[in-house]
Amino acid sequence: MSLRLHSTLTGVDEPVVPGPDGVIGIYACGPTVYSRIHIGNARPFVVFSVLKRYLERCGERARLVINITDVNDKIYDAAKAEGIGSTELAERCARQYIEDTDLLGLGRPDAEPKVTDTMDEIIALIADLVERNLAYPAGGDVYFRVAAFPGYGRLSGRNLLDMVPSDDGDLKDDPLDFALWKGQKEGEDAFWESPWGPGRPGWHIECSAMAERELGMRFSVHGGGIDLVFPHHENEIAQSEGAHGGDCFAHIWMHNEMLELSDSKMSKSIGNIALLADVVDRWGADTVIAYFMQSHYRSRLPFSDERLGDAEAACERIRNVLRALDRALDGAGDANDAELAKALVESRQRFHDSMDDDFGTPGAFAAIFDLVRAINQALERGRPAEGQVQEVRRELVGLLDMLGLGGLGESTPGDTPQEVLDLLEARETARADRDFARADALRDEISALGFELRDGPDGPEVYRAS
RNA sequence: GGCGACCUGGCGAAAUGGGAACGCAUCGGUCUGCAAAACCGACAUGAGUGGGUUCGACUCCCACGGUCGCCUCCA
Repeated sequence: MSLRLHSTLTGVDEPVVPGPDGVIGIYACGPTVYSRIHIGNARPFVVFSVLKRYLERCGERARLVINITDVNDKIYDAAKAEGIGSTELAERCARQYIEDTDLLGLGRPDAEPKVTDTMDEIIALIADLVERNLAYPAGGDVYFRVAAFPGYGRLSGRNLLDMVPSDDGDLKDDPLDFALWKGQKEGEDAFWESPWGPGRPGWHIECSAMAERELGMRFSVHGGGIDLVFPHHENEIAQSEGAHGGDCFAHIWMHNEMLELSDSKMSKSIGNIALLADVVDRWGADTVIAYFMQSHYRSRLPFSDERLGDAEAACERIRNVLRALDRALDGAGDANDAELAKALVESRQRFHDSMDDDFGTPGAFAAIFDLVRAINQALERGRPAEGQVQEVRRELVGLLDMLGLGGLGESTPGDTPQEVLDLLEARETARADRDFARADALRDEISALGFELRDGPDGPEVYRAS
């Protein structure tokens, strides 16, 4: 595998190395389920799903784990506000999360563990840390002793002395310490028994427990949004490496940048952010995936109608070239186009070079568009041989599929309604009579039915507008 | 206050110590009855600003300006 990824831990690109079992283990922090996920939450889901897909298409074995955090303060609060049990709310939101991300058509991760299904492992891990004197019970809580873990701050590049501690836990020995276990508080309706009394896990411990259970200790990539670097991932390292000793957790720490939800209509404080389901409903899965893939995962990405519109136009250009290839199959020539063959090799090479260089999806996209132009140019020159047309189509769709955009290559449902076919025929009659006013009116009618009409050298064609 | 990131054409966005990709938009042209699609051509003599290193910098270094993220539960 020649893929290298930028690691937050070292600040440089590191080669992705499979584990001893030959599998590239990837753990990405998933959502806390207390509401529908928004378009920003979808970015890591898309990035890590496509990362796994790319590795597999390159012949690697990969295992992707994205957890679901279903125990959290926010869940208690949201459930209370809605007047339902927090377990009920979390279960409903977890189901909705699955449904919403399914809309993207990127498949499911190999495992999607929940905190509530990992309670034994979590409690055992905390007990282990207490045993090693890296953690201590206080009241009904258990805290991690930050000062006792030497590497603390390495991931986020901060110095303990620089930190401004917030004094929220009165029971802590040190304000920098963080909770591993929280004793049950008044009004918290979901809780678990533990050696320290009833309560629930702190925020970070569940990922340490789930990652180890699903992938073992030394897996390839651990990721999530860049806002999780501190404290979440810093604390994960402290917990996991503290419990096992030494530098033994994830190899590469991979973090995606945030979406910019600058549009005033989408302020978090107002609470009317764009839900993933709504965005997919409006623009379609391909456009949403293209929107993410056209920017590098470590760049901030503005969210706006204009950007989504650009992505849609890009998808349409690809659909157009695929249609042109399908058309070229009829009456194909008998000679290969040498320039097209060359462009195919170059595009494939450039695609992989860019992807292998820190998952450079924008450059990969550019390689695809270079190929698109080369195809259009070749078809402009003449009709290549059928075998070449099919090869080029297969290769193009293959590249798209590596970006999660294989859906663009699925042939559009060919069942044009009879109504449209009738209108088309009437229009052809009008055109033959040179009654262009009537012909244009009929074209408008076809358009109103959701079909796009294009006159080509071999006669008119209609497509379902996408 | 501390730590860190970023600043490339109208918009978005890459690569790179020595010709500034790609997508969208715009303007010409070809094709078409027209349109659409496609193709051809034009579109940053310049990369926030000012210095420095270098034969040569958008690319490395410094300063300033601006935008932004994190600093205990936000992907």
